[in-house]
Amino acid sequence: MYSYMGDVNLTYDKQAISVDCVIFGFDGKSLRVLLKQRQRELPSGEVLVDSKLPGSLISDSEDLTCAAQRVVQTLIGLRNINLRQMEIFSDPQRVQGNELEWINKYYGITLSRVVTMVFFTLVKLDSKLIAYTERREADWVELNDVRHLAFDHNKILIAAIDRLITLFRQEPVAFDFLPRKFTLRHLQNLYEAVYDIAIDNRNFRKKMLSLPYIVPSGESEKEVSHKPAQYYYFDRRKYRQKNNKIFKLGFIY
Amino acid sequence: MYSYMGDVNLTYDKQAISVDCVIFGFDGKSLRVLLKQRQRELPSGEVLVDSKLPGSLISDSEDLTCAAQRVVQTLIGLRNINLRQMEIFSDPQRVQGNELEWINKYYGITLSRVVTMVFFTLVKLDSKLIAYTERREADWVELNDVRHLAFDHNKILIAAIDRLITLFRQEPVAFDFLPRKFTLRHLQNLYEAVYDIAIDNRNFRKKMLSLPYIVPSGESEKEVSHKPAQYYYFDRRKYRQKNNKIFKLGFIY
DNA sequence: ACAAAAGTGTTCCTCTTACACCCATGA
DNA sequence: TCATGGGTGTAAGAGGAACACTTTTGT
Repeated sequence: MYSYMGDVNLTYDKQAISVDCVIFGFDGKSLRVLLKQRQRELPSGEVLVDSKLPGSLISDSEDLTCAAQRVVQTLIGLRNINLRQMEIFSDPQRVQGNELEWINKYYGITLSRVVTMVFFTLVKLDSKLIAYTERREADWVELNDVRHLAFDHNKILIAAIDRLITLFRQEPVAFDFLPRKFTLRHLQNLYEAVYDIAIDNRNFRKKMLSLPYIVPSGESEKEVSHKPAQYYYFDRRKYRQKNNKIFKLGFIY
Repeated sequence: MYSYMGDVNLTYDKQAISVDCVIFGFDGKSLRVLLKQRQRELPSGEVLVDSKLPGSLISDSEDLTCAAQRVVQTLIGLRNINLRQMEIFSDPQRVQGNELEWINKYYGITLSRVVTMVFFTLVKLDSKLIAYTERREADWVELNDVRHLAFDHNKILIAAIDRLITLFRQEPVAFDFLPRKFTLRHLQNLYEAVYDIAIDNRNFRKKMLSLPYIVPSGESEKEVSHKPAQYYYFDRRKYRQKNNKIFKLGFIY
């Protein structure tokens, strides 16, 4: 038997699990995150508006991934979004005081602790999607413009950005941020936004054009007041065939 | 207000959170994982012995990380182990039937669902540590020798191995597996075990010796019946100074 | 002297970097 | 014709890959 069994204090009726979603979007120029507005009534009767990451408590019968899907779907109207798990935030004091009261009032229950699992995902922004989310009192905020968030959501967001950078170095997630057909300039803007650096465009194009899974579509931009750029697409099948699980000494740290 | 609020079914008294720990160890030759023996009495009265990943339900007041620390500390006797969060496994059906009964009997409670957060960590194996864990009915099993595990623990282990490989490409975690002073051969064996490949030893040594944070200690092996190898150590400070957050086009996928 | 593992150098080739100008389009 | 962003080539250097033999120690 486990010798530490006696230490475990079991009173599970006051603890809940929630999911929070960090939804990154890219509009061709800059990187944004989706924040939900929150109204909070102070004891004085004054109403404060601030922002939080979108999230929800989970149902008993619900997989956490389903809960996160539900949150995302409700806000941006898309099914089958590719969500990725991040950290769980489980400090017993992470939600307390006014913040805990807000949750209890909001859901009509009495909790003493909320543990939250964070998911994140990447979407392409267009004016239609932006309008859709704004009707739901959610805003796409540029990463540099994010101010104070509810709960420990600033901390969560910082962890998500870190995770995003890591992910970009492991997998071709960039294309989740872009429309199916994109220009190399959009792709470069995205890398520059994520890594926060400048990249030489000749070297960048050379690199991209050497990859067999970045394929010219034959179409070009229209009605732009400069030389129109070609559209490319990402060929997932070619990517899987070629580039899987290679080991190079260069990967050793 | 959240439009999906009505969907959430709130009965939190039958759901628990557990932690499971995937503890990888390296003995200089091969890669192992720590498994806990489990006794299970069948309705027939027969007693089955199988294996599971070490884990525990969590206390109300406990951070998940603390719970995982507790599990690890109890089994291997070391404090302040550097644990890393992995996925959460939250399928409502992941534990049911006999398996669920076993948990309820074991902890003396009545749960209908257990969600588990997985942590993993890396340790160096020596005969002292192996003896310590064996006294606690836990075994260091070679990865290739792992057979059927309790619950969904095979699935969890596979995910952990995948995570381990990814991590090796991102950070110098190798040194968490090795004693403070190690030979280049041990280091190479470790990379070969994790990636499951053969590496040319000349190229490997050249690469390692070019890294400023892999430093010869001046000492050598003793009492070996062949040419004694030099010991090296990993200089964490030098690593942090040099190698942080560089961007190269080669990282683009 | 032999077994066993440590340790060593060179060449080829690929990939990254640095760098500056012309091109196509709409206004 | 001009403003705007698209699109191009080359040379130098760094680093990875392939490859086989000598050295040191204990037995």
